[in-house]
Amino acid sequence: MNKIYSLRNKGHRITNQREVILQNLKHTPQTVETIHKSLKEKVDLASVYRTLDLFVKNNMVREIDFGDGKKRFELISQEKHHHHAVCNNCGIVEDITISNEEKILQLVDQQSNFQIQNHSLEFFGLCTNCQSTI
Amino acid sequence: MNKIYSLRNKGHRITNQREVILQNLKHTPQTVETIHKSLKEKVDLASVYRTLDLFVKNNMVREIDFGDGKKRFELISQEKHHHHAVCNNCGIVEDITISNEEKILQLVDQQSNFQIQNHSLEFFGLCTNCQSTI
DNA sequence: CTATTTGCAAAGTCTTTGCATACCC
DNA sequence: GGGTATGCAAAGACTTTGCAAATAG
Repeated sequence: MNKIYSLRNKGHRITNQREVILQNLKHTPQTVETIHKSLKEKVDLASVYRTLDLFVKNNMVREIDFGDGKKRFELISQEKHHHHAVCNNCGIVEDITISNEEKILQLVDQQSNFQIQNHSLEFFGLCTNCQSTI
Repeated sequence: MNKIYSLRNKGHRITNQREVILQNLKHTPQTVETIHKSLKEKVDLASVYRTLDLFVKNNMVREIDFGDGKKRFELISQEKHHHHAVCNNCGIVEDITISNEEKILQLVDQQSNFQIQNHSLEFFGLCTNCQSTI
């Protein structure tokens, strides 16, 4: 029972385009461009945008931002809250979890006058491969 | 002795446009748009882009990214390493410092296979004002 | 003076939108 | 069949670039 079927309950349709885009997100976060390229013959760019939008609105996918001007989209699964390490050389993405993150956030909340609702934390560096290559 | 004069040593010129853009960054991070608007009559949009580029390349300004599709530019001064809390309602930005950040980063570094070079951490929520207004 | 910088306009990139056709249910 | 989704093309937002005129040093 794939999460794509949840769309149907909300009056959306299961199309081949939606299925292959969702498949494409299985392994690692993707940009619109990488998705479009790997599916070139099948899905129009505008449809990739519209589909990702739909997935985000339906909590199947979340948007992540590495500050390089391209949005990335990541499948929401049962994974724990996590962050990412992005390789500055090859772009590969590794998930990072921070132990004690709750406590750190509590401290920030106490220090600040803001009522904090969410946060974004990304790491940049070199993956194992690129460490030895460069 | 303003940091803008450091440009001169590198063969760049001190122009009125550069001075007013730098002034404009004194109080809080700005987008290209906010800078351009507040200086409408004086500086062309392309020059704002080029000037910020120059400032970034000369370590006078750093780029920060709140994931809303607009780049922000922040004056680099003698302030400590810090992060930001951004109000989801009015957009005001507050600086946040994390005590023990060094230790947390060390832990991440140990956990991960990446050789981490830098990171970005931003908080989003409601500022004091907007907490009471909404 | 003359090399750098600016403003203006054109072009580039990424994303969104309108509309007729195709397709899901 | 009827309404949703897609492809295509046009338009929008943001940013970059080319070039002649202006200007800092």
